Amino acid sequence: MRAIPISKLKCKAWPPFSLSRSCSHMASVAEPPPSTLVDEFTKFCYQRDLPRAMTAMEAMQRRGLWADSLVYSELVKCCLARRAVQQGKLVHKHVFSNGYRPKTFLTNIFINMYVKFGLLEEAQSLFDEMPERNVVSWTTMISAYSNAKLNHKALESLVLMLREDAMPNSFTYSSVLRACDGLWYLKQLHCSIIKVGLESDVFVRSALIDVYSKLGELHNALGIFNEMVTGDLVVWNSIIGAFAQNSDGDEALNLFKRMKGAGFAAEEATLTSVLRACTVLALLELGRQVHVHAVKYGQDLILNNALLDMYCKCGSLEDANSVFTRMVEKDVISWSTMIAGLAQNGFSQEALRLFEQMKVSGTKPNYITILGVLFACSHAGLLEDGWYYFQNMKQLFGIDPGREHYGCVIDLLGRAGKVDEAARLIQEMECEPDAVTWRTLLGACRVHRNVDLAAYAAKKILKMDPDDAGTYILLSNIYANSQRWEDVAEVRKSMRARGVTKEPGCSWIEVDKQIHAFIMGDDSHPQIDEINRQLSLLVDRLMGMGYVPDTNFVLQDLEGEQREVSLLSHSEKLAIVFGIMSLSKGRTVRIRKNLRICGDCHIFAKLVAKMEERVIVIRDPIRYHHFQDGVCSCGDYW
DNA sequence: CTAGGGTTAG
Repeated sequence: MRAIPISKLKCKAWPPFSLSRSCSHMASVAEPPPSTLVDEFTKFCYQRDLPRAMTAMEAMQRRGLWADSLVYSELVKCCLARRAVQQGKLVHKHVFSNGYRPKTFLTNIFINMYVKFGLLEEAQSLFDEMPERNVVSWTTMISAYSNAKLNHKALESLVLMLREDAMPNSFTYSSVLRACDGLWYLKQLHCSIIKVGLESDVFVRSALIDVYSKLGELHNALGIFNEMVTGDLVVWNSIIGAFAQNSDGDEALNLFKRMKGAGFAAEEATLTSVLRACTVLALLELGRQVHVHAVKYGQDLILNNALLDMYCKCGSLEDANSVFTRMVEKDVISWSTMIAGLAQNGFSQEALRLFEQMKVSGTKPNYITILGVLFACSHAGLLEDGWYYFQNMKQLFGIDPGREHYGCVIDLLGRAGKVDEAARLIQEMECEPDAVTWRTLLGACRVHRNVDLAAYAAKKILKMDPDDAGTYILLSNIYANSQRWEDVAEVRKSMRARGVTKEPGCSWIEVDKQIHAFIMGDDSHPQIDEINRQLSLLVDRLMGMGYVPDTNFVLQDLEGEQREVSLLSHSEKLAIVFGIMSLSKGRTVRIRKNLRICGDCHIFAKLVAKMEERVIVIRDPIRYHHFQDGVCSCGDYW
């Protein structure tokens, strides 16, 4: 056998081996000569032909041959692309056999491979045992920790890396930033980033924007965004997402406009955030326009889920349904969104039917799915089913009931009139009841006029959240409903004493791509006079049908007729009248408001819906009200 | 060889 020069073999000089020795005893084996073996292996790697490359590699292994690091890295890429975990491990074993320790470069590739396969422990042990770690080694591990939400380990690694004199780069910072779960850490990191001059890196910038926004620091996020000189689509997506996720739909949409003006084309992540902004603002028509653009990315799961949610939250279940049925791929979120959406909009039976379908489909329900199911039961008054799911959720679905689940069951019991049982359930809760829990009970007390329990619940809420205007108002209304005027006065007094002010009621309605806002005590709407005139005409006709304004919901110190006049200024009434005036006959009037709907407006909407033969949808911060033919989908419980 | 943006409840 002829000795072949190593340089021609594309073999690294490591591990040191002698070709003549490794080949001599294999002369009888019917395998091609080493040069062909390595060449073939190389070829298969570059062709991404994993099965053949693996066979070639095994043949090489029998001859003690190794290839170039770059070739191995190609092979690993191939394993990663095919998620071939076992093959990846074989390659690792091959390269690391005979006690050879590859260079940092190649080791990093294997660390990265294990990380991508989700085998963090294997990655960790390789990392721990490697003799020399560079920035890439550290960054790979930090990124893995951040992804695994091992925030503490990610931050700790940054410190350790600095101690080893490895200089973090923009890769490192953008990875470690995602592990910042406290403002204090973030500020520290931000300072270091400025110091090393990496603040203007687009990756670092988008990570900074994102983390500030996740910590609710929108002001800082916007500041970092505005300092940007050369744009990048992801940075735009980050800032739009920041506002959308923090419920500032207006600003998100503004930024979206600016982005288009700057010449960037929206893609999946952008549209997802824009849809969320529409969801927040209940802008169905704008959402529909976004849908048209989203069709281009037809099978993007996240985008479709966002579409689903937008249609549900805007109260158009027909649209949501058609998106849902057209979706090829559905995940837990798709099902949960649809179930909760149906339930919230009053289609409880459909929600429960969908849940059955979901179980058949093989998608495992999660914490949030069960919330939707319980909500549906509560809404439909299915006390037994709801209680059954609640009692058995751990056993059936492996999910421990959390605060929110208790909340649904309190609601369920409350709706069924079992207010005392609801109160007892709170005492038995495994997790600490919070203000929301008590508020749910307070809501039940309002409907069933259980004044004493209401006072107790309100006291609990105000202990945790002393400036919660909603609680004062709810309590005041409950007292007013029972004609307990002294208590009403007492509540108002303590409210004043604490300086708690009621946020002005505000209703929004979308007409002709314009958002019209009606704010309590604000008459700046250009058509306000006409609206008021139509409103009083409408009220006269309604009173002819037997409508009696329920002045119990008036909070100010007013007398007689003044009280009724004050009711007329409720923003949702103005929005309803404006909607009827502006939207052609037969079109649904959709309104979003910032406060819970009051009892008088609720009755008003029911009657108007009947008299004008209109569907009116009002979304308050908690519940959906579909008024049609004199009834409301909430079943008069909210 | 290492990095950034999007979806369900509250």
